Amino acid sequence: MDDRVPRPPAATLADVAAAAGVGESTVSRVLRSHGSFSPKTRERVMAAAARLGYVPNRIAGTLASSGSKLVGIVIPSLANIVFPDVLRGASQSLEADGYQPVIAVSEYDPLREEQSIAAMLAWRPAALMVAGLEHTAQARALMASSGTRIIELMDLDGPSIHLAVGYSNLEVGRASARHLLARGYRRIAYVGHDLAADTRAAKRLAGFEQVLREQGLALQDRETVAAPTSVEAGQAGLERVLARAKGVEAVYFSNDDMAFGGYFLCLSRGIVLPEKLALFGFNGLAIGRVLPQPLSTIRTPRVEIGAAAARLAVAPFTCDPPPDPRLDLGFELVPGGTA
Amino acid sequence: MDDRVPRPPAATLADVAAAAGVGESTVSRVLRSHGSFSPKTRERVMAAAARLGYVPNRIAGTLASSGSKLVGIVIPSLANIVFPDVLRGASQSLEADGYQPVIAVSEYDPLREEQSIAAMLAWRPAALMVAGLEHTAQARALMASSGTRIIELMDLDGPSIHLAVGYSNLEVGRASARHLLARGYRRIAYVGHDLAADTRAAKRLAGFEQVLREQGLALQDRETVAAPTSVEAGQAGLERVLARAKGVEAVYFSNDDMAFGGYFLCLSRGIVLPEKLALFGFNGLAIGRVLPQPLSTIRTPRVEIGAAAARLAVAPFTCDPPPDPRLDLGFELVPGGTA
DNA sequence: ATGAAAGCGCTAACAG
DNA sequence: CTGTTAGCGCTTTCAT
Repeated sequence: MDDRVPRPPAATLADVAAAAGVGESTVSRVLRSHGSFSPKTRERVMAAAARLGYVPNRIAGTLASSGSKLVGIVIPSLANIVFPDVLRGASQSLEADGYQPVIAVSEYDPLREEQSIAAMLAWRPAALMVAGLEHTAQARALMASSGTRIIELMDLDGPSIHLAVGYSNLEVGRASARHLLARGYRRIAYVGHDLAADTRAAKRLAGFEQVLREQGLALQDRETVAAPTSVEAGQAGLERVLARAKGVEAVYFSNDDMAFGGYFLCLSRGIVLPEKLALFGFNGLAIGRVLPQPLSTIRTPRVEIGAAAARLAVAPFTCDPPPDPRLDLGFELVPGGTA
Repeated sequence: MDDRVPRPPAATLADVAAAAGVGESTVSRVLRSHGSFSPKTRERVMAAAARLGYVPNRIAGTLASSGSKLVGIVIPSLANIVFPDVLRGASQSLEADGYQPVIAVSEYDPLREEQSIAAMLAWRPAALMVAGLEHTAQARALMASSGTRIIELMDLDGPSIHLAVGYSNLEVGRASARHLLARGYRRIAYVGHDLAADTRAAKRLAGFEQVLREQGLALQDRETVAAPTSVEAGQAGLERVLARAKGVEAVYFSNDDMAFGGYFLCLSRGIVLPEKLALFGFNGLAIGRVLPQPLSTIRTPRVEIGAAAARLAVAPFTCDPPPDPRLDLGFELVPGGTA
């Protein structure tokens, strides 16, 4: 913290070259192990670099080579473990290739997403990962014309700009409904969070209702809490459904967090699961597996999605017709014990 | 994905200048609303920029102005919600100031942390946030001599390089012990995850044992699962303690995730909380509050820590003696119902 | 195997 | 208020 003595400017590649008594381009070659140089020269350069505490300036490097090692990641939320999982997969895979993730969080706001995308693009990233397929027209235009590889995550139900990695939320909803129906539940309610912005949750619900309709059924009740997803919201939502709708046999939640809220409400009230009430979630979070009755849910390969996206982000496209623009990593229904 | 037609190179500031019929510096001034220009000129520049779909190149801008709007954030894990919370606070606050977070995850490996720090520094970030006060000697040297503002997070028990924001883990441990003692528990066990790398968990335990010792007591049993923190690990850990140590009255867990594992084990086995066994965690996660018996724990201001760190990261230091290098955001003991 | 020199796209004086 | 001119620190031809 002693800034009183103005610190000498950081060593540059030119300083290293001078100290090693070689040209700048030689230092550049040695430091990137690219091109040819004698072992002897290598020694001297490395020694000089170490001596000066040289840290290469990637900003300058990127500008000169017009090829950044930054990958932009725009996600809607960090409020539950879902996107951190995706981030984890991506960052792990990216790091292995010498890339760095730059992140932005849109809080499920399309406008903020658009601004984040614009901001990311200004860093000329090697690729841009963004959650979902729905974006403002402006954002789509920006991405489509940017020349940057765009990878859309966690949704396959719709057209993608370049590449999409994830699963079908519509199919998730359909599978969930089929499971509940197969278990004999007919009077089913839905408890979800604010759907306006979370288009993926909306698609799951759409798929769910589709299957019900196909069987001549309909949702018994439907509670949409005007708040972001949370255990509290799930609890409050179920509370309202129980107070209102009589004879509900099963509840489909917008995701596991919401379902946990419902689960603990049942526990507190002594509502026996799944006999008196069945619960079904989405995501397959770890905690659901250690509950006295494991939560019935659908597990998604979040870390794998992040990792796959990272691979696509840095992979050179060798083939002229690009690889299949859709990478379906699927999902797994976990029967559990609550439905 | 149609790359067959080689896309024209992205418009540059020079292109905009030419299109608007003004000089480059004028465009630069207008685009950054910095310096003076006539409203008329402004119009023409904005129009030209919009027409060309101009996206400024921050890489070039940074190199020219030697002031990056990137902030590096190096965290140990994304496996639970703790660091995503910090990230959320930081990204929110950073974004408001036009900064972008670049993240790296060390997986609690000091060497990977060191490499991540070096990689981040190469982007010449405005500031670097890093979790904890313990780093390799090399990493410390890198940070100390980088000329970059360093902000260490989530720990105040030890010397910081520049600034530290968080709370005292030692005090957290002490407060936890005092609480359990005050409630009359004497035969106390500890269930934790792999402590070798998680120095903050180790400090909490040290503080906890300190207080026990002051009362002439000692831990009744101590189970350290050789795995990262998780609900499963917490469950397995408590299982072993129960199988081994008889008469344990209370268990102190390394964190809430671990405690949840224990909680649900008790639920499954019909162990009445807190009469037959008391549980105490750390972090104050949301889920703990909706449990039939809210988890007794200590809540930490994670989002606030991220936000405060972001503010320090971008704040110009006006004062010569820098502000207090330690920002203690404290913690709050949540009595709950399990201890 | 190595060096010289020309940029990469922008910002920051400095003139006008 | 606006244009000209140097760089920022590196990579990349292109010679040698």
